[in-house]
Amino acid sequence: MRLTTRGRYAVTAMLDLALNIEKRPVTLSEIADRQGISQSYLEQLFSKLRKKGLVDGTRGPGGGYKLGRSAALISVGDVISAVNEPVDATQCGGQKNCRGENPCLTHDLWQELSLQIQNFLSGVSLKELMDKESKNSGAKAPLTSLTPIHMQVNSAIKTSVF
Amino acid sequence: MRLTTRGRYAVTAMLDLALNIEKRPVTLSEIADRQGISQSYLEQLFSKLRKKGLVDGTRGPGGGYKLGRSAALISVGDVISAVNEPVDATQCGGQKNCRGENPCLTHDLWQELSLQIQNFLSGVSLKELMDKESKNSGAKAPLTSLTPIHMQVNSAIKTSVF
DNA sequence: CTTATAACCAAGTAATTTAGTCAAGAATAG
DNA sequence: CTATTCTTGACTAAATTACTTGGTTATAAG
Repeated sequence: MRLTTRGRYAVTAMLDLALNIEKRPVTLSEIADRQGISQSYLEQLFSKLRKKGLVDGTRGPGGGYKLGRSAALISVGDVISAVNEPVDATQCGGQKNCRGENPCLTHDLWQELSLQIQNFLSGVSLKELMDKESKNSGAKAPLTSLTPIHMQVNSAIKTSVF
Repeated sequence: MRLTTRGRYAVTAMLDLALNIEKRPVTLSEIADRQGISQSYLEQLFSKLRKKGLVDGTRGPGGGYKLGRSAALISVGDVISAVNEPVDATQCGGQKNCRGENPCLTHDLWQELSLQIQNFLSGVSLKELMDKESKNSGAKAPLTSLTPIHMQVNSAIKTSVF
């Protein structure tokens, strides 16, 4: 799991898409304008999102993108891991042949933690974020915390490959 | 909150430090050897960790590093945010003057989510990871999940600045 | 059928971040 | 004094990120 501005862009774009879809698909130029992201950069991100089934694209006039499935079934973790290459960064490549007294000791621990982060992000759906927004729309109330995270998520959400 | 291999190196090194300290401080060359990380790179990381009070360094023979406070009071989030610059990546710099119909709408949502991730990582202490390891040491049992995460953390841990 | 629209695709480039080297300095135990 | 180890700074190579350019395909609308 990697968490950079790239994932932020992807989540932002997906949220914009989910929030602005009415009947017609949403075009990338709309999202680019609203969110201030380069359209061609969005094209690259959406190429990856499409290959993971998170969005569906239709070409031609009136075309654009729509969500590949219900916003409730798309997790933030799905989006972020879709646009990032998986990280390795161990000197042994997960083969536990690191020399020394403590082979891969902390590596295992990090991998475990990484999995926890992944699970956490799989527990937050786009829909939750959308609902959060509609509650605060218009009102100037400060953003409070999200609803308590349930670690046991719908198994349908857990389809994201690490 | 940023999550890259850099944070992984930092957490790995901090875990190695916490696990290998007996009486004497742990030297960077030890950590570098055990974990296969360049010593000079570790020096850079530990410079930042030291400035945040997460480690204490003592020079000279017999010197090295020790934890700045109890492992139970050092969260993974502390370590990761210590070695990374904070992310912004909004075109308005958080000033909500983005043009268009939905100014900074999704930005707020991301910021909220980012805070949730930060809180989550602040809920996992180095000590928890160490205990996890000592349970599995020797045994070849597969690593199972960490103990359920309590979102309400010790307030002492929440000192990390975002 | 033509045309405008918009997804799709690939190559290249500038900026940033990451990971590492190198060289020096300062504190300190022995 | 001397070896050790932290501490600091400058510099470099590689990787990633963000963006540009220039196309091609599919398709709705005229």
